[in-house]
Amino acid sequence: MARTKEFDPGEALDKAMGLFWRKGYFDTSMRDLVAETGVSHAGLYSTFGNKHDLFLASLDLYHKRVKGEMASQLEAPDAALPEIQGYFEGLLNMTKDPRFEAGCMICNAAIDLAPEDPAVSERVQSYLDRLVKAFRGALERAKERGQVREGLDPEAAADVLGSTLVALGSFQRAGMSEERLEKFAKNTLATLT
Amino acid sequence: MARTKEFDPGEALDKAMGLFWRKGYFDTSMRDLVAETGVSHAGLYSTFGNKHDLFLASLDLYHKRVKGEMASQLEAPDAALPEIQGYFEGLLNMTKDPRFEAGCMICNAAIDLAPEDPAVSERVQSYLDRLVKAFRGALERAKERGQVREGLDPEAAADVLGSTLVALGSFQRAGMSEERLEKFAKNTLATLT
DNA sequence: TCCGTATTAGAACGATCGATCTAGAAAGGA
DNA sequence: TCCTTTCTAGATCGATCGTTCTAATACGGA
Repeated sequence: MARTKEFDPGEALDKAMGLFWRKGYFDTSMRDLVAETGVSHAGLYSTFGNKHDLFLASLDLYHKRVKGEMASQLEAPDAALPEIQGYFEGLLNMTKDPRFEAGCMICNAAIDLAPEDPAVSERVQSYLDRLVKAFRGALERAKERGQVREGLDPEAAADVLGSTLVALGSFQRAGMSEERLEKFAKNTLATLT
Repeated sequence: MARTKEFDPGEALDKAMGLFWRKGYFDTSMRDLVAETGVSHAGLYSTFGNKHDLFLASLDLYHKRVKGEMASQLEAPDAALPEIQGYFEGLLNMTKDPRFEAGCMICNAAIDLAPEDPAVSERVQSYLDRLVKAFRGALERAKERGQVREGLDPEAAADVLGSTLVALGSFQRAGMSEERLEKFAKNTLATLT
């Protein structure tokens, strides 16, 4: 055969994801990505296609690595109120990670690209559906176990939790203080009990 | 004196706002704005400064004209549950206006620009504060009048309504169906009673 | 009527965009 | 060792970016 790649595509994609996350699609140039990943133009194009393909790959990586792990605990067969509280606690802990100053990459992509990009639009909605479904399941179990107030409608409350999630991403990106973010999350959870 | 302006700055700003709203800051070029407004480069620069200034003016116009009117009914001294319901109904009616396929311009700006632009960050947070405060006031009156459930905490519920507002903007921009948007709003309001 | 000023459309500026291409370097197989 | 192949860095492509400048134009005041 021939010369072997000098860079690890996984590492490069990880760095590209970080840049797209921070700066958004339109404000990130291929030259920025070359500088951030340390990979040449040719390397990026031959491995990932074009800028748009690279963005979609970054978005999928974000979903899988950053959000997928957290969602899976919510989807556990006996998840209930503690798992919901744990989810939001985990979310707020991530706030302290400087990467998350950029908010939620999927929510950002919804604003940036979804209106003119069906591939992104579909991803955003399926991500939300997944979470709302998980919230609803956990809320139904929580209600059975008497962990939430009697009149609570699990379907309605699941939508509220989903909305809060998306809103928190926007708030964080807009520079809202850690204390206010925590209050938002706490107040949302408080409406369950 | 000399030659008079051929364009109306107010109309031009209105059209510029529409374009920034739809396409965001980075994906809107000055040439796009010239084409959309029908005003020359020189006209835009001499009247509004530069691209960034024009964006801020557009954002302020959006706040005043599109959101300000709706918020004022919520801020009426005796606003209560009906006004809250009316606010969300009005929001969903706007959904039918094609302009609003672009979501909420302030929420879009929060994602696009706020991380690196204190002027935008400040506007976003003050807009949210104003609405949350109005929600809280209306909820307190609604509770006095027995329009909401007994255990409801007005402060917590106001945060939930604020979050929902921001989330609905993202959802709409991401292409969510009208029916699903309505359900989100309806489910959020349902948690109040 | 003619001058002076502010306006206009659009050319032009240097910089940067996404994408491609070139030349040389490096690695595996004969 | 040398050839083939695939990698690398970086030049280059035409297009477009935000902004400024140029020339022609249109209006108000003398």
